Amino acid sequence: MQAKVATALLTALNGAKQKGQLKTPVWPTLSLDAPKRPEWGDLASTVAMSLAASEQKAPHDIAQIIVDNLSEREQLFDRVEIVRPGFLNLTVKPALWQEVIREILAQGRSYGRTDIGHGRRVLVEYVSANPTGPLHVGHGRGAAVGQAVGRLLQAIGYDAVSEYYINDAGRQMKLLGASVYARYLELSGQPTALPEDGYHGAYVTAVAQKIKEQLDGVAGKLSSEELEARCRTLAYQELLGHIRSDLKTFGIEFHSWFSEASLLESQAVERAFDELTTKDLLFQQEGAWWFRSSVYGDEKDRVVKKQDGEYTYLASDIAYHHDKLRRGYDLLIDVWGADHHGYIPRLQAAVQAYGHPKERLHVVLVQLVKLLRDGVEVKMSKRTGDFITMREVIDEVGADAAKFYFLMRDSKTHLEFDLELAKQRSSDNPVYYVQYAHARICSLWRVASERGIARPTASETDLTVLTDPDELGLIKKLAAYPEVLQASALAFEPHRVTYYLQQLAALLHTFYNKHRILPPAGEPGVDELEVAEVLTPSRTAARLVLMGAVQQVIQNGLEVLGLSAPEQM
RNA sequence: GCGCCCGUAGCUCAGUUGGAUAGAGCGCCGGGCUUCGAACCCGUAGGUCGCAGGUUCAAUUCCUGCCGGGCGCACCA
Repeated sequence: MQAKVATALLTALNGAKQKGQLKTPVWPTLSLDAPKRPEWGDLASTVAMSLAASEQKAPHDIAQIIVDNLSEREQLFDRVEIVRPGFLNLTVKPALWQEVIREILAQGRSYGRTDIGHGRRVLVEYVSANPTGPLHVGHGRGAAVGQAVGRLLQAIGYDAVSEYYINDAGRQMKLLGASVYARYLELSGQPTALPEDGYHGAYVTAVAQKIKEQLDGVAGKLSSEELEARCRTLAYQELLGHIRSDLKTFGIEFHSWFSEASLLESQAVERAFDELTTKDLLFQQEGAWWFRSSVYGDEKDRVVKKQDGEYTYLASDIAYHHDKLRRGYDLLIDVWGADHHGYIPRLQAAVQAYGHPKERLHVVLVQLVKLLRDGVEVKMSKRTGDFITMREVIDEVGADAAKFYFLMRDSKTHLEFDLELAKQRSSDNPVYYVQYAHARICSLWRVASERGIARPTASETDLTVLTDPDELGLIKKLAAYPEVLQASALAFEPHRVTYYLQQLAALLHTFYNKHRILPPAGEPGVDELEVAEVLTPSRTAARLVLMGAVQQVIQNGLEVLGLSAPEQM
């Protein structure tokens, strides 16, 4: 609808220019907003005001010129008004709005989807937590955001896939192995102190216990070094297995899992560095090797190979992103905790070093989740192992509710998440508000069929009876969905869809409370006289079709966020 | 000290490339189920959009400077 009206305005502008009434060489982008107040029409344009400077005319006069040049005015609009400074307020003919319903139902699950991505390939990397412990709430938010960003991009025509980068090399893995080994010895009757900076969580003991059972019988034949190595690999497998299953419970599956260790084994770091050396972007100083990231705007150069010969974390990250670029993606999206934001320039420097624009890597930052229980903050410390896991949150409040909460706010702002609120008073949870709207419509189909009312199809139903402001309001909201979806995807901001769904659900609930859709079950009696509006069969049919469209859009929106659309609750 | 993010109703937060009288949820108060699902709806109250300048016909939105909060500034990951 927006597009249709925008085209009409553009045609009018060009017509005016041909007649010499307007002279601005390039039109500004036509913004068509749904105004805040109903008396301002369905769609409002500010184009006349933004042209005032370049035309050297009063906005009101420019608006008048546009209106005079609107060729399809009678077919498109009921009312065209010019207000005060130069607002152009357009009231679209109800028939055009009613067409939107047919469009939605004809397109079904693909309503709202576009192809502006032109199939460009995108890799969304998210979570990527070290397999040194269970996922915590912060990872949950990252997972929800990453999945939603990927799905949003798919919805607007990008070929988006997801990847989990496993940090299975380096110090943290060694520390994990040592920690598990210490617990293992303890369980075997040899109390051993945990290594300094080791992992204290109860899960370490649990893993040690499991390993002890597995090694029962063969342990005596292994040296302590071998035992520790076994602890490390088994703990890694065990914990990565937990991560996978936790994510699966959360409804998230990755297209691929990429191992840092495999990167090191395959000499990928050396290959990535060769290319940098060729470009003179690598140099040795004070016994270490540095990446000349400052030439790409990083505040200083960065060490990639330490004096002791070990690679830094940045080294494998450069190699990893080098690998991603070599795989031919047009866009790389990394979802990171906001505390890593200082890392962006050096990685974008790497992207540029390999001959790509820095925009090819986009980092979506996800702020911390402040976990509350009954309004009191739950303190978390990974060091002491005292934290609430993602699994616990899902078990407590459910996957859909948790996801919805994570996607309710702009990911770069702090999020408060009250467990008791989300659990005990689950009926107040916004996700149920949206899902309930969907379930209510589904219930309508059940009742309709019980009463022998067939579900009408859009094509053979007369929709012109849908003229009530509440009906048109609902339709206008449905018509706005494609734009919301597109803006949300392009900004990498899933919360816009979450917010939209709440607004749509609110309109549905209001409508549902205020208007009847199906005729009463019993005999049509005196009560009918008391009903404010007459419910004719044609009105019932048209409203059922409208409800079908609402259901479709809610379903599409929930799906793109990775949420379920239950038929009953 | 430098850099990034945030500051909007009592609380948690939206506010779409600058637009008209700034919104929602929760909470408070008061209403609404014999009829399609009350996990819902309707109404009242609640604001110096952190502060001060600047750009503009128009600033919550853009720019500058302050104030307040968070996070970064490793040969850690």
